[in-house]
Amino acid sequence: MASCRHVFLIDASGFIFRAFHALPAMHRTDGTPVNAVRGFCNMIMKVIGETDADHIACVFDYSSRSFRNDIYDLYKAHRPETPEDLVPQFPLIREAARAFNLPVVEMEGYEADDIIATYARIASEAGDRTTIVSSDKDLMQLVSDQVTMQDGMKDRTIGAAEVVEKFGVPPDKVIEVQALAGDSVDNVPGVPGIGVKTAATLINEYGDLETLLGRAHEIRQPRRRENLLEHADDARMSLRLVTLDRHVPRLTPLEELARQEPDPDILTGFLQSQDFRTLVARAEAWMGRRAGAGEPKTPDTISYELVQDVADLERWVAEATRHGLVAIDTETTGLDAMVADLVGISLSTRPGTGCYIPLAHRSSELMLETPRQLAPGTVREVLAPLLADPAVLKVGHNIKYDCHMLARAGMPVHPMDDTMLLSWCLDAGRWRHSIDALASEHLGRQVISFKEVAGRGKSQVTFDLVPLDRARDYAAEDAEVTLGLWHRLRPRLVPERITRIYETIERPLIPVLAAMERAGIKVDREQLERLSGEFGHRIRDLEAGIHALAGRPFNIGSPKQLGEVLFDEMGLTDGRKRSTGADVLEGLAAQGHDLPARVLEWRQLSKLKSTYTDTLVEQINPATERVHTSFSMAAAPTGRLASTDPNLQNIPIRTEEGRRIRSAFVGEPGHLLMSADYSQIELRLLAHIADIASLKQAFHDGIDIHAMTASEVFHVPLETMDPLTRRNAKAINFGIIYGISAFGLARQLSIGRDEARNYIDAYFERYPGIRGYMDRTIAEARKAGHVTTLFGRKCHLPEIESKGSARAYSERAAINAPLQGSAADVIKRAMIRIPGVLEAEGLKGRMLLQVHDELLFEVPEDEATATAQCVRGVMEDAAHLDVPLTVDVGLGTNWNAAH
DNA sequence: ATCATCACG
DNA sequence: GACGTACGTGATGATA
Repeated sequence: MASCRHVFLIDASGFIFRAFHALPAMHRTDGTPVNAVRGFCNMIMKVIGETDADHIACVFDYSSRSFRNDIYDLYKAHRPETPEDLVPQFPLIREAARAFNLPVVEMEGYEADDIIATYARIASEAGDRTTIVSSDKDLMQLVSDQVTMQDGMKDRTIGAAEVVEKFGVPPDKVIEVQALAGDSVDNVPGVPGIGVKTAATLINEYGDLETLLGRAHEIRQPRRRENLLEHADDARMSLRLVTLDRHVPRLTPLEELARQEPDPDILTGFLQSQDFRTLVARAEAWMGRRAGAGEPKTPDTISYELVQDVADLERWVAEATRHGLVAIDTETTGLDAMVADLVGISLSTRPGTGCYIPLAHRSSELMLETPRQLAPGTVREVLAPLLADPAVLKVGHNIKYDCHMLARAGMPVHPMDDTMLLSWCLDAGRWRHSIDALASEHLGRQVISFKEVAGRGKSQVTFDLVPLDRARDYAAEDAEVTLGLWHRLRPRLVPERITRIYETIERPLIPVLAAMERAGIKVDREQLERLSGEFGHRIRDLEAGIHALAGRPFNIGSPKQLGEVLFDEMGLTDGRKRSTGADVLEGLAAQGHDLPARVLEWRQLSKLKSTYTDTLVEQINPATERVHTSFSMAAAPTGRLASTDPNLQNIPIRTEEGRRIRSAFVGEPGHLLMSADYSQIELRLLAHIADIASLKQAFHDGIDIHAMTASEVFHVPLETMDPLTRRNAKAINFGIIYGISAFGLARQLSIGRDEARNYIDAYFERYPGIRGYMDRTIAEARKAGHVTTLFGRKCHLPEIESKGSARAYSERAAINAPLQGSAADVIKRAMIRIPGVLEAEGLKGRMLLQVHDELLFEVPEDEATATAQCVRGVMEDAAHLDVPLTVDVGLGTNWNAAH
C-alpha cells in the first residue's frame, strides 16, 4: 500500500469541448474568447486540490485524425466544424496546463483516449491506482478495481457500478455493447435497430460480440436477427473503432510524470495575462494551501489508542477540553437506539489521532478472557462533564443516534455538530452522506467497513464480541474521520450560504426528534391482533375464490404468475400493457371481470396484514410498551424527514380497513391524541413563491381552492360545481406542484392525453404566472445546479445538465423541490419552537410524530383545548407568507378519531 | 440485491 | 419525431 502510486490522467481535449458549451461566452480585453480556458483552470484547481495523486498527465488529442480514420474513413466524419470561438483556445489551454506545471502528453495518430488507456494499463500492471478525469463514456471501458473516473465539472465519481448503470454491463463488456449500439456522434455504425439497452441484454445473454454474431440465427425477433446477420461486419468494425489502444508507443514514461507544484510567479503571470482577475486571487490562496499550510488531508501518521485506565481517559478529556473540539462516536450492539446496548466510545481531537474506550466487550472464541475495560460508572464520571461542557463542541456523524445512547448511559451531549447533516445541507442531491462515502469523497480515504470487523451474513457478530484491537481500529477511525470531515465541511457553511438552514433548522431539530423518538406511541395490541385474524380469514376466502376462478392454484402475490393467469390463460386485456398494477386491475374489474376485482381486495388486505397489523405488534418495545420510530434527517434531498423501523409516516387512512389500523394508535389512559395539520401548505407556498395574485386572494378569502380552480379552468360557476369537476381540478392543482405533464395528468385522471393537454393549457391561461415560475425555476436550476427553498435550503440537481428523460425528470423535481422543501422548512421551524412553548405554558403534552404536514401529540385530557390553541398558534406563525397559514386541529382517543 | 407493488404526504 | 413521464418517501414478497 505504501508503494502504491496514484496516477491522475486528465482528458483535456474532452474537457475543452464540454466547458466551451457549458460556460457562458467570455473574452479577454483584447477580444480573445477564453471561457473554456477559464473553465479548464477552475477544473484543474479543483481536482488537483482535492487529490492525493502523485503522478499527473494532461492528455490532448494531437489532431482530429487518428488511426481510426484508416479503419473507417467516415469515422467522426459528421462532426460539425469546430466553433470559431473555440479554435484560439486550444493553444491557450496547453499553455495553461504548463502554467500549472502539468506535463502535456499527445501523440500523432492517436486520440487522447488511447494515451489514457495506455497509461492506465501501465499503472494497473504496476499495482498503482488511476483516476481519469473525464466523463466521456468511451473511457468507461477502462474502469476497474484500480481505475476510477471522476467528472471534472460535477462532483461525481464513476466506478464499475456507474458503468453498469449506464451500459447495463461491467466495464470489460462495454466495448461489445458500444460495437452493437454504435454511436451517431462519432459515426460508429453499430447494428441498426439496436441501442444500448438491447445490446446489453444480448451481451449479457451471449457473453461477447463474436459469440452473438455466430449464433445470430437463434434470435427470435425477425428484424433484429436479420440486422445482426446483415451488419455483422459493421459490428466487427465498430468494435475495432471503439476499442481503445492500450499500447501507444513512445509515450513519456510514467516515472517522468511525477507531480510537481506550480511556480507561483508563472501561474499568476499566466492568469493575469488572460485577465482572470478573480482567479488570480483564488490561485494564490490555493497555492498557499498547497504549500502545506492547513490540515493534511491524509495524516502522515495514524495512531489509535485503546483506553483502559482512568489516567489515560482523563488525559483525553483534558486534551479535548483544552482544544474545545472533539469528535465522538459510539459503538453498540444494534441499530435500534431504543434497544441497543452501549459497547464503547471513541474520541478524536486532531487528525491522525483517536482513542477507543471499550465499555461492555465480552469474551469470544478469539478472546477467551474478559477484556480489561473501565467500569461504566467510572467512564461516566470522567466523560459526562466533557460531553456537557458548553465550551467544548462535540462532533458526530448522525449524532442523534449517539445522543440517544449517551443519554441512556447518563451522559447528555451539548453543544453538538453533525457532519452528516453538514454534508446533507451542503450537498443534498449530489451524493450519499454515509461516513464511508464522505471519507472517500472528501478525504480520499477508504474506511474499515463494519462488515470487515464484525463479519457478514450468518457469521456476523455484535460489536461487543469484536476483539479490542480490531474494535479500536474501526471505532477510533470513525471518530477521526468525522473530525476530518468537520474540518472540510464546516468552513463551507458561510460562503455557500447554508448557515441559516443548518444552524436555525437542522441542528436545533436533533434534540426535538430525539425526544419524539424516545417518547414513542402507544398501540392497542389486542385490536391489531383482532384485525390480523379477521384479515387472515378474508384473505384465505378470497384466495380460494380466486383459485377457483382461475381453474388452478397459483401464488396471487407473484406478479409473474398473476400475469400468466390474467393475460395468457384468461385472455384479458385492457388494450395496453401487461402490467398487474392496481390501475390496470381496476380497469379490468370495471369491464365486469370478477377475478381482478378479488385480487385487488386480496392485495389490499395482504398489504395491510403483512406491513401493519402483523408487523406493528412485533415492533412494540417491551420496556416501554410503545412503538418507537426513527426519523432520518438526511434522507430526502428536498428536506423532508423520513420515518423508518417502523415507518409511521405511511399508516393507512384512505380506506375503511386502513382507518381501523389507524384507530389502533391510542393515547395513554387519561390522554388524547391531537392531530394538527397544515391545510394546503404546498399550494399556499406556490401562491406565495410564484406570486399568483388570484391564488393569493383565494387563500385570503378562505375559498375552496380546488373548486375555484375548477370554476376558472372549466368555466363552471362555483354554485353549481359538481364533485367530479372539482376532483379533476384537484388533480391539476397537485399536478402543478409535481411539475405537470399531459401524460401524468392523463394517467391520474384516466382520460386522453389530448384532453389532459387542454386542461393544462386552460390552467396556464388562467394563471399566467405559473408558467413564469416554472421557467424561472428550471433556468435557475440549470444555471446554478440547484434550486432553493424560502429559507435557503439548496437542493442540487446534477442531472439537469443531462438530456432526454433524465433531464425532464430533473426539471420536474426542480419545480417540486422549492415547494416541498419550503413546506418541510416551515413545519420544522414549528417543531423546534413547540417543546419550549408548551413547557413555558406549563402544558404536559408531548409531540410524538411528524407526517410532512401534520404533527401528532399526546395530551392530558384536561389540557387538550389549551394545547390545541398553543400548537396552532406556533404552527401558523412559523412563516410569514403573502397568504395565511391555516392549521386544522383534531382530538380523539385514537389517531383516526383525531382527524 | 433488485423489481413490482402499494402504504403515506 | 421518438422517448419516457407526474414530486418525495419506506416496507414487503417474489425472484434471481
